[in-house]
Amino acid sequence: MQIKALSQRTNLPAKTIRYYEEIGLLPPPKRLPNGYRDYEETAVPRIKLVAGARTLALSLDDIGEILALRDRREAPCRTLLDLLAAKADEIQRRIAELQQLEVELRELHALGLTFPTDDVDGKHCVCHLVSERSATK
Amino acid sequence: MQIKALSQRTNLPAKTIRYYEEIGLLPPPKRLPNGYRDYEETAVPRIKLVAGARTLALSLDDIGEILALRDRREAPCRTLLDLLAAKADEIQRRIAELQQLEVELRELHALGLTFPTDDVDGKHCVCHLVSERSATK
DNA sequence: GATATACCTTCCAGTCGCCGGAATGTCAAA
DNA sequence: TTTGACATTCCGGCGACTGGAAGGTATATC
Repeated sequence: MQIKALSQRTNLPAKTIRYYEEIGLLPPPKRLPNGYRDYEETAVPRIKLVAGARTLALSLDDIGEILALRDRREAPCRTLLDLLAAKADEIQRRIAELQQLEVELRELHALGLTFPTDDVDGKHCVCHLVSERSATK
Repeated sequence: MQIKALSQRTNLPAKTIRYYEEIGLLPPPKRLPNGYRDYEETAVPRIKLVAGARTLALSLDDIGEILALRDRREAPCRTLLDLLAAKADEIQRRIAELQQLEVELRELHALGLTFPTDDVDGKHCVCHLVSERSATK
């Protein structure tokens, strides 16, 4: 199977597949006489695992750890579950940050609307609202 | 004022200040006879504006636009307000994505807990839950 | 005078997960 | 024979920095 076929079956760009190989997530495949990569069937589930984990926002490093366990015939389930939980917590924290940020943006926007919009550098320029943040935070 | 003093007054690392200069956000300051950067007072509010805008997750490109308007003595308030609103919307979308992702992570984790954790490659390995995502999504 | 320290300078490389493009090679069909 | 669709490697860029190397400078202390 050439890279294009693998790309279509896994829904990942060929570029990405080569990249995964480069960083060691995928073993270098055999080569055809002309130098083209020639993949075996086993490459498909491996890439699907990577792609599936990526949709869960796991890092390639984390995914590498999972794959390494499997390659050593050790069960990665425990590790994977831990990663999922840790990632969920991380996402939760990130959401809280973003929610806070959104509130600040909306408030600042509302406040800014009460200011003249032709002020270049006066105290009632929105810029001042923004500048002062760095002093107070 | 040397870079360290400016760094302390703006609460930004000296590295970052040099970087902002490099990408054109800050004008190159005068130099002392020994080659050290020598900043004027005006550098302080400028950097504070940048830092304040960064805390609002505006990109350096966006900030550059604001600064460019000010440098041309045009009022950047309108543009800044628009940016704040656009950013708030963007953050809102991002939050929705992350919330969805968190739900999926929690669900997958809960489901995975019902699986044996010593399965290397069977159908009841958590990996399969993850792999199949790429096929369905 | 020697040394320690706390600054400063420039430049290079790395982060993360790719993507775009150049230059080149290979193969099958019209 | 020429076109088109594949393939290869390598380089550079994205964003917003950060770390570190290798070196220069200014001040204080011994």
